[in-house]
Amino acid sequence: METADLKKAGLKVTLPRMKILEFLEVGNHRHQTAEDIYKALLDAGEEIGLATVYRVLTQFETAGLVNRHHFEGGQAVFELNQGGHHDHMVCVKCGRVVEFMDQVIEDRQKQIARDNGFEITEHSLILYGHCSSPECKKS
Amino acid sequence: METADLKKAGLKVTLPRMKILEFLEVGNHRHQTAEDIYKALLDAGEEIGLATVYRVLTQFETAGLVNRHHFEGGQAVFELNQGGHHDHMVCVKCGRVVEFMDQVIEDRQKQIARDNGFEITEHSLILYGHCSSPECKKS
DNA sequence: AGTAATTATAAGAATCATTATCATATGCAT
DNA sequence: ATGCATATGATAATGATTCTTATAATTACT
Repeated sequence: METADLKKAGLKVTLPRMKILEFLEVGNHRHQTAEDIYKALLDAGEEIGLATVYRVLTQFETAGLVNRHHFEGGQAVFELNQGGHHDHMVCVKCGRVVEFMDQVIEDRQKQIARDNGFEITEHSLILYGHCSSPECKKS
Repeated sequence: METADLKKAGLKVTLPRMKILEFLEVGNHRHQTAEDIYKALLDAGEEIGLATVYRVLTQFETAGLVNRHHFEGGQAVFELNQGGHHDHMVCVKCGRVVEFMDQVIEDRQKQIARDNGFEITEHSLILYGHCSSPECKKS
């Protein structure tokens, strides 16, 4: 199933690519930085280079297999593209990320673009704040 | 007027700070990168260092005098804070930036945050696409 | 299966934006 | 005017990401 995705994207099936795909497919491995992935694979005993992780992620992005997001704080995060578009809410204290989708906002964006003669190709909406965990709530 | 703003922010009134503020106050000098500002001032015959531009911009941001935004493409852009919050629409072809504010979106964002137990401190909404100029329209 | 041709890899160097360091210069209260 | 805290400019350092290159792995072709 994974190998088919790679081939369909015109990418050779190699060990690093498989490992990265497998890692991203784990449920709680969303919004990982390239370095997260790199370290996790190293810890798992894989022999992989950080440059390879970046290269592969960029290829996956081009192929539409993953999405890249720039949250605050320098490093980009990557997530498996599982179809539905969504935006993000990030807790600046604990780093928790909530995905959401709101049709009202989506529609307004389209309308605003139309009003200004823009044709939108993509958009980025990120809400930053404190989440409801006791630790993050104070302040 | 400008010097008062600086003093109010607890910043000494120095030549570099004045020059940067003056530059940002020019109507069409919105959404400038630190390097834009640096080069413009150099061209204007000022003697200034890039590090100073970054340092001063960060101080201005802390003081609430300017806002910093991370559009796609690495460099952050800065704009004078003239009160009203707004979001951005960026033409990926020509780089034109349109500012907009939509109360419906703002309200939905608050509601979504509330529904998820988040308390929003800030947000970033950027629409990317092609603007209506003939050059950018095709494709 | 076996080999050639192609493409991918790892390691480290290079790049880009930004920040830190530090010696010198400047603004400001006295 | 004068002294001192703070700001500056030049350059080095940093962090994230991309490029380079020699080697290795994968696919295509017999």
